[in-house]
Amino acid sequence: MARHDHRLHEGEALRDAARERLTDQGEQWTGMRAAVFDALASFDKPASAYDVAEAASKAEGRRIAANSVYRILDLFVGANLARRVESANAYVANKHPECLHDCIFLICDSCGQTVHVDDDALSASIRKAAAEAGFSAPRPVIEVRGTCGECERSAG
Amino acid sequence: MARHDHRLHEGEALRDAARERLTDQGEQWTGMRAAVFDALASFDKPASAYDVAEAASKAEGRRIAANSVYRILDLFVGANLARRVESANAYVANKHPECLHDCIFLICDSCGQTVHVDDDALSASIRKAAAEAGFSAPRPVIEVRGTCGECERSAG
DNA sequence: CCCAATCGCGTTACAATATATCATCGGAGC
DNA sequence: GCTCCGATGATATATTGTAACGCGATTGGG
Ligand SMILES: [Zn+2]
Ligand SMILES: [Zn+2]
Ligand SMILES: [Zn+2]
Ligand SMILES: [Zn+2]
Repeated sequence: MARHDHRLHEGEALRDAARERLTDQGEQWTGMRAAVFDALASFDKPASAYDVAEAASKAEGRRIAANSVYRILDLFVGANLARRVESANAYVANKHPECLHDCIFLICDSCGQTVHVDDDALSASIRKAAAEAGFSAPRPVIEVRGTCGECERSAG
Repeated sequence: MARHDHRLHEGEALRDAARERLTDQGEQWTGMRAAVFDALASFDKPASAYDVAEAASKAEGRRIAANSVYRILDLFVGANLARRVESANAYVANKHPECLHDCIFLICDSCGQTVHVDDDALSASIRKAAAEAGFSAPRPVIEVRGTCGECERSAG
């Protein structure tokens, strides 16, 4: 695997990186998609499609149906602009859409904060286990539910 | 970690192992719980709570509400009699309820068949990654979506 | 025996998440 | 203009998951 920059984007830069990635895939970067991406990126923890729909509606000053948000989030996940957190039925913006990782999410059951870890060696061994069982086109889902350090301290 | 037998139970033996495990935990093995366990174990792939409710209803000849099934499945998951497959919103019976593993599920997107793998070394490194990020009481969720060998061959 | 407490379960209602279907709209190509 | 097609709107429906409350059986103390 080639080395890569692994830069994490924020704000405007993240939006630009997402737009570039999506258009590179041959998809359109529409106003609607920009609005959904901004709404998703505005959360600091995984957000449900309905949360995103509400935030986008507020930002746009008009009702945006959850329906449309689902469509766009699916597109984003397919294009690596966003990730789905399966164990939370929620989505997060991908801070480095230009590079592909099997990412690992650590999700705090208490506060919902989610830490994103990339460990290519670890995910490689999971893919290897899948391959040995005859599975092809593997897409690993690696998540850890637990309690974050902050909640652990405050709750005792 | 002590060595253990790692025996996979089936049919009557599985049911007995589940009952023993649950009662060892100080919980009751009621007729209702037995019915739900049997219904769950009758599936050869992950089943939703509603699927289990329907199967149990059929087997018992009376309506069993999904509500009750959820309560019992939660209890089962807590007692290691069953596992939740997060990426499928579904449950599977645990074939060896007496030993604790962070299990890995390989789920075929085409046919739904699910393979269960235990790799203690692999899960240990995931727990380690979580611990390094300050997470406590980690409960790993390791699933791989893909295509099983059989579907791969038949679909080309 | 009577009472209070607990537990398992029934029942109903409801909330949250996700998909299906068809209409509409606007741009690209002809 | 006309047609095709992708994006979105609108509505309905399906699926998954919780909340709230009550009932009956069991248990343990008086
Ligand atoms: Zn990277
Ligand atoms: Zn926390
Ligand atoms: Zn074992
Ligand atoms: Zn398959």
